[in-house]
Amino acid sequence: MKNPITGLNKIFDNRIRLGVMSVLMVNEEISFNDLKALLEVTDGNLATHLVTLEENGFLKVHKGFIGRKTNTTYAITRLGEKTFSEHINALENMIKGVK
Amino acid sequence: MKNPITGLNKIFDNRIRLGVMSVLMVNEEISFNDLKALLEVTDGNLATHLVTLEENGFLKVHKGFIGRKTNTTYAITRLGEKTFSEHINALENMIKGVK
DNA sequence: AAAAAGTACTTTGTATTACAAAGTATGTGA
DNA sequence: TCACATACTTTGTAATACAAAGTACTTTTT
Repeated sequence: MKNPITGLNKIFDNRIRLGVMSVLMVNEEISFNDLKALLEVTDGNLATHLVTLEENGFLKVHKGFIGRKTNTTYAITRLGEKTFSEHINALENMIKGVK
Repeated sequence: MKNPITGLNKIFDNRIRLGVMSVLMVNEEISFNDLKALLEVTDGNLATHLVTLEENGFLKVHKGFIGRKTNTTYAITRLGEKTFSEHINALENMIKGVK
């Protein structure tokens, strides 16, 4: 038997960051407010998790407009895609051991 | 689109607790020392996570002996099995959305 | 023109958590 | 008797999560 949790990334231990990443894997981009509504979190809390993910180079930010209103969107980076994929593979291997 | 992290259990956010549970899903029981070696954690740290899981009713403890040496083993409870299964299903659904 | 509201934060404060390291009780082997 | 093993508990620190309040800027409403 080998350690079932090798390959799990500490950054993705958190459910909110997990949610952000999985949303961004299947959506080209998503706005701050849509993310907030989707994950059902407070704006301050979401903002800090987004900072963490950005600081780690897993997502990139685009500050734009919808009409004249500010609209910040987030997208996954190449590194984010790679790192998150590895995490998911590790999760799947763990689950496979369970099933 | 719906919230991808509903159904994820907070207790299982932690990698070590995740590891303990997934080991106990496929092993009838495992000793403290084997768990410690397998998950590569310090004994104190492991002990606190085991307490958390036990307090939540997810595992049961059996204090026995091997020859004359103390040997504490851990096993999953019915509740633990059910709750962890639900967590894994939630994870799988999240992953499915990603793939 | 003034007031209210929206966006996307930042700051502040609190409570919880993770973890290592050291300490402990009990027993065993040399 | 002394060192070692098991399975913790205690202690202390650092990191984290989170809500709530504050902020800067703009837009919409009245």
